[in-house]
Amino acid sequence: MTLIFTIKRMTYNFNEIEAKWQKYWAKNQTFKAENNSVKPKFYVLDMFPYPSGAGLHVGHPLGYIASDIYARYKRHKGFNVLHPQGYDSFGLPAEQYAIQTGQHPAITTAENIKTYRRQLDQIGFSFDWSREVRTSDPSYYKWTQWIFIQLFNSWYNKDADKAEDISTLEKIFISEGNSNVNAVCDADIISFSAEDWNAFDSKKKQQILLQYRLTYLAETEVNWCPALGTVLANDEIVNGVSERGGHPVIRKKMTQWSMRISAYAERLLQGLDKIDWTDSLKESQRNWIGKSVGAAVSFKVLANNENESHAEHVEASHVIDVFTTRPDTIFGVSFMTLAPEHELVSKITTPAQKAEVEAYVLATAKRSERDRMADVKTITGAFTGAYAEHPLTKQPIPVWVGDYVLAGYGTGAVMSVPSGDQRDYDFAKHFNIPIPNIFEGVDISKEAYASKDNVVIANSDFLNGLNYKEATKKAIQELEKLGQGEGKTNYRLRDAVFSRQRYWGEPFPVYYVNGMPQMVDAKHLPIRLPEVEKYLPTETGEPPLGNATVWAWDSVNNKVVSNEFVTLSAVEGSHNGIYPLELNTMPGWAGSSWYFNRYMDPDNTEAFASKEALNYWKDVDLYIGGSEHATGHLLYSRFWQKFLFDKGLVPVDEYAKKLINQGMILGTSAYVDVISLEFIDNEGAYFSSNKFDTLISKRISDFYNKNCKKIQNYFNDESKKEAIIKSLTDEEKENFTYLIKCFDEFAEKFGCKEPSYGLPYRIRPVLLDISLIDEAKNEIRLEKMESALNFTKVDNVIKESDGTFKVKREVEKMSKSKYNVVNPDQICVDYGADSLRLYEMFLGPLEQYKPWNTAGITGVHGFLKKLWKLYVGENGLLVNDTEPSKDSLKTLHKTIKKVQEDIENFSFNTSVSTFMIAVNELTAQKCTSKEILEPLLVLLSPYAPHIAEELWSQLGHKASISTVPFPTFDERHLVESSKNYPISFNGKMRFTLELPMDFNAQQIEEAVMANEKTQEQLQGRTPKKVIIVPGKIVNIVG
RNA sequence: GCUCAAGUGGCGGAAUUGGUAGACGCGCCGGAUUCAAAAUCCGGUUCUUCGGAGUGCGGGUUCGAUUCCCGCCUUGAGUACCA
Repeated sequence: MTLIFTIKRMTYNFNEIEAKWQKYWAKNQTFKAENNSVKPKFYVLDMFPYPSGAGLHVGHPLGYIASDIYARYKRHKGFNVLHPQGYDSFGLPAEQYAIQTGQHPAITTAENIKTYRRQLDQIGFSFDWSREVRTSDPSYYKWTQWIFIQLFNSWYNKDADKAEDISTLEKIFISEGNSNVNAVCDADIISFSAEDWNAFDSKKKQQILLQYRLTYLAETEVNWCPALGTVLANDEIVNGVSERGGHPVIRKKMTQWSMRISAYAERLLQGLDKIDWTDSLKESQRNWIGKSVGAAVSFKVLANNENESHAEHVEASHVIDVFTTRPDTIFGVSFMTLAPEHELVSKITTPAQKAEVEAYVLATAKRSERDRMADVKTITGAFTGAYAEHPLTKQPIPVWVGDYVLAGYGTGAVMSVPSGDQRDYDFAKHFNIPIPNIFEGVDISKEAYASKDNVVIANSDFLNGLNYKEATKKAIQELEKLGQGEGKTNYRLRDAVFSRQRYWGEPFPVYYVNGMPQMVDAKHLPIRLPEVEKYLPTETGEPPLGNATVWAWDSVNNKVVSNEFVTLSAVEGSHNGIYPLELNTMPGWAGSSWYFNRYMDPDNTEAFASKEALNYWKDVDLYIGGSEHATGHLLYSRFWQKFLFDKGLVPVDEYAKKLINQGMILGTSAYVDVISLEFIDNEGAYFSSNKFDTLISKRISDFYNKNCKKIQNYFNDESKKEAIIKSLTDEEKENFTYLIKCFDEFAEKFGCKEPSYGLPYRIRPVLLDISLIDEAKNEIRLEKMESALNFTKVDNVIKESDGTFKVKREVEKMSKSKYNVVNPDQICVDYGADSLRLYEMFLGPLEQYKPWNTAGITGVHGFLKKLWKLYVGENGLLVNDTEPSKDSLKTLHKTIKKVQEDIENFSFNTSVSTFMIAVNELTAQKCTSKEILEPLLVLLSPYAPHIAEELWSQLGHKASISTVPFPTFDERHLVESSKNYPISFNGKMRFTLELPMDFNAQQIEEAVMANEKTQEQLQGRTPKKVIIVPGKIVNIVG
């Protein structure tokens, strides 16, 4: 027994060591953070994961390892560190799995969390698990619901520039109506006096208040995804299709809960200046908020009078409101353009133009959003026949309809200044509309002058001779005098849709009385998710919660009851205080918008966190997560934090002082090319041959890609066939004939001789399962292909010239569907968590995207073994009390300096190489001194905590290494007595020369010139100049 | 199109107050050990016509440029008729 134990101690048995210390940390609660401490606080946060069924791959822990190193480093530096972890556990995949299998999402989520926890634990993170949160836990979402109620009970007072309780607004309405209220609210608000207000019935009052609330119910145009059966937020749509699953998305009018984030647009923008986030991230938030400063201008529509070429009567009822960023160019307006969807289009179009305009509007409506986006070059439009009056010149201006104007932005109408805007310019050129030049000395014969720089306004009455800034100011002044315009700031940021037609999300604490939403009293929260039989929409198209038999609110007894009573009581004409509950659930970002505050006091049942805890921890000092959340989570959470701050519920209005985006770790996937038959028929439907696909060699696919046009012509133009064949070389002809043969076979099998549109055949890459590849040879195992991919023609595969069949490799995002994920579990078994941690850091800079290659891990693993050997030899511990050598002290102190600098700069990759250098040097020095080797372990412990703990305890320490003070750097050990000078000739280093450190420039020059190598380089020439930088370099110019 | 990153050996990457380009590791080559293999250890590894050349390309500033300036090219990310 003793012998075995001794042997075990002698070798680096990482599996045993890591299990031992992970158990130790858990048992001793080593990383539990206290809410009161004499130490300064430091809050290190990771973006919490969604626990997917696939478990962790090696890309997930990257950010966690970095934050863990930082957290551990801060503990060594004497801070009280809060480093929590939890789960963003509501979400679509669990629900879709539930739809397929009938398993309750709560069950699969719990299972997934178990897997995640096991995987996280085996990597040795210093999380304080006593503070774990789960967004799907009722004790957590109780407070998500509570915050929702606070938002409902608030409005945004622009004068105070903050959110206030809705009761203050009601008071104003009662005493003076809404004319003096400066609020962020719906656009179509009616104006009313105090008398009006007091005369309104209760429902009317509620409707009006709803238009002011920070979360409100409104019929809005939403992104509806039919395949997912739910609405999606703008940031959940990528390239016109859903982020999850890639399904098409259409615009649809629906009544939905929205969040009035637009109220915070300016503060969200300003707040960016006081937080230390990366520039690129701030930039994307700025773009998303999309602030533009300019003016709102009103153009009166002139009355239709077919008999007069210049209409003179102003029809007061129609006004075209526009927003412009260039009020200085207002005299350059030569036409106006309305979006085809603009409500005035049908009202102002003259009878003569009616047919043309209607046809145009219909044609644009037919085009999908994607078509319109893809085709921005074709200029289309129609003249309405109507004219508007220029507010300053009073001249009539033709009003056009054009689809380059978007209904969804600004007012859906623009004043067109062709000389100053390229789109207006192109439109004017296309329809022969005059292009008046309003810029001094600028040639606009070829293109518009869109710049704001070096502008001198001309042909513009009182604006002549002014620059952009002056003219803008003057123009706005004049418009304000006329009451036809004012300075205005526009934001692109839209209010966020907050309803989802899903099961697995937070239920709203909302029930409906006479169709008006009522909040459940906060003391009755949480409203728990009801049980449902199936997780799909109901037969009548209601969201999944409509399937629940118990889903109504008993407002007398304050509890959720069976919804039979609603129907029953409705029939009897008496509600008995029982009302239907909201059927939508909250979106994924609800729970993640405030979780960082919950970690401060996760078990509180009286508040989402206590005042004491919030005041102690305040904000996150370091937040690490992916950049994909730039315009979603990171914007919404800042919005909620600002709201909570306004309500005095949190002490700071920006919750994350510093934020770092870790780069993605990419996987390598394998592809083969296949020939595929596909076409689009007259109806626009898409067909693909699929199982007629044939595996094809690189040679053929290269040929195809090069000659794509020719092949297309061959199929589309009968007359060219012969000429095309003739133009090919013999080798090309062989490839070509093979391709044609394949295509023809497909066409025959598919029964499709003449596809109606586009290129009927294409080469497309197909992802390969790793099991289909002979990794060593990078070849396909052909025998497995046929059954796996359903190909019909594997036996006909054309091989490469050397008789093999190579696969193509592509580095891309790790994903189960691409068969390129690498699981950390096996790596921990084979090399240990410390090796994994070091290797992930060693791969490259934290923020960079980088490919994963498991083979490289042997480097850091070898380093750990070498390190172990420095401490433990075959006969036991090697460390003793001998005096350290000068060299060893130098090695230690330069390592302290570098590692400390690296951690503070988040340059973790370079510390790993610094450790390697240190161990290589100390091994060469045969260092055994405790004075060196003890502090070295402390330096290493944030990176490789298990081996550090183990060796630390073997050195005789009883307590964990985790709170030992970080070694202090002593410059004296780095002082050198001589310098190995690089000697350059014309800037090129030719040799080096060892000289005493205290030599002055003259002494250095003498020594260098006296050296025979210098004379050899000069070959008798006299140098023109000798540059000496003592302590750095010598450069001889000659 | 616009905005932001980034381009350095076979690969991941080092070097930013301008001062020895390629640290550290992988891979590869050679050697030691071994019956053999693995593991381990030692040496080599930017290219080269051995003069030199060389950090995406072309200029510039400088005694000296991966680093600073001007003009391009490429890749990645975000965003897009945003008025």
